Amino acid sequence: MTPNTGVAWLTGEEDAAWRGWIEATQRIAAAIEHDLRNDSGLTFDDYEVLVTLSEADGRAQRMSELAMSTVQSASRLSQRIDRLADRGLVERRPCEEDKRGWFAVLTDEGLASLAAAAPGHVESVRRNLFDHLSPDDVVTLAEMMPRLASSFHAARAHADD
Amino acid sequence: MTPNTGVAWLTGEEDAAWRGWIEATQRIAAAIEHDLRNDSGLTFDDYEVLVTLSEADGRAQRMSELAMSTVQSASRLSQRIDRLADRGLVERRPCEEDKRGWFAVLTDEGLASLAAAAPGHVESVRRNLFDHLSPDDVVTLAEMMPRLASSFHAARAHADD
DNA sequence: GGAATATGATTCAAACTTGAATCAATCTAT
DNA sequence: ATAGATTGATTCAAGTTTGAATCATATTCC
Repeated sequence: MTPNTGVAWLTGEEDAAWRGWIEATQRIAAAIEHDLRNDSGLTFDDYEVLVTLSEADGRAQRMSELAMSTVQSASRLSQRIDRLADRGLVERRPCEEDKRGWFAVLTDEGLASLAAAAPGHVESVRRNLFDHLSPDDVVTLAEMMPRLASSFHAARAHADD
Repeated sequence: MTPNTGVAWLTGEEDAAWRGWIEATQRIAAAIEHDLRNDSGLTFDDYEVLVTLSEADGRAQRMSELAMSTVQSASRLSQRIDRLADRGLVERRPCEEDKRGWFAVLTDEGLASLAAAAPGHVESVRRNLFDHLSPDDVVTLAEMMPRLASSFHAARAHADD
């Protein structure tokens, strides 16, 4: 695993960080997703869509914006909204300002589903993540993770450099 | 997002850490997966299977063990091994000690694919993750992430407490 | 030693994701 | 104004993941 290719290979510390990252992020995501599905019938991506809409102005957001904030492709979001709409948790509303555009809108029923799912989900996030972190760890992550996420926002801005 | 349900809701710091965690882990995983698929035709899960086998005794591992070390369900691994075997990158070998069991074995061709993919993949991991971390951050993650991952190993051991 | 149970692995159908193709509306530059 | 390019969103087919069901072999315990 350390061939001579001219690439700057990972150091021992980086390798430990990276392998730990992979395993921790995968196991935590899987455990939380599993809990959420069983307790509420929502996938984690469903939940994120509902939370994002619940916090948006008028409980509505344009499809393209929603796809960016929930980190999924336009196609994936479009089909997810199809399914959530079939279940009555969201609705589509055309955009008057730009006739190509659509809003996804959280319904009362969608908000109720979110409210019903939230306590169990928070408990699961605690049990799977925060119960294993010290207060200092939390401070560290609250600075580091948004910083890592924002590197992608910056990248997008000068994509054509 | 902070209803009165008797649940210990997330503090401001925890909320920032959790939202950052979600976005950073998703974006980093998506970017690295995308790079790997384009550069090598392997998915990230394919790559993990090949790396794990390359480091195993005799380049072989039992299906159940491989499923655990690569964090995927038995069914998902079985179908992944089908596809990797179709492409000649792994083989199945029956287990003599336990006639129910099977080994997945990395082929020479599989090892060659892994070696071809590795430099580009490492570069992608650097660009998407380590380039945005200080040496201290790396030390922190190298301790924290394996600790979080290991909480699941412990959980498994006293699953029947 | 044989019935009951547990384990290792695969198969199946339904649900989901992917990326390319499509389609309509808007912007740009003549 | 209008051709050409771009943008917002959906659709389509192929590939992937899910969890339950299945099947064969092993283990347990009377």
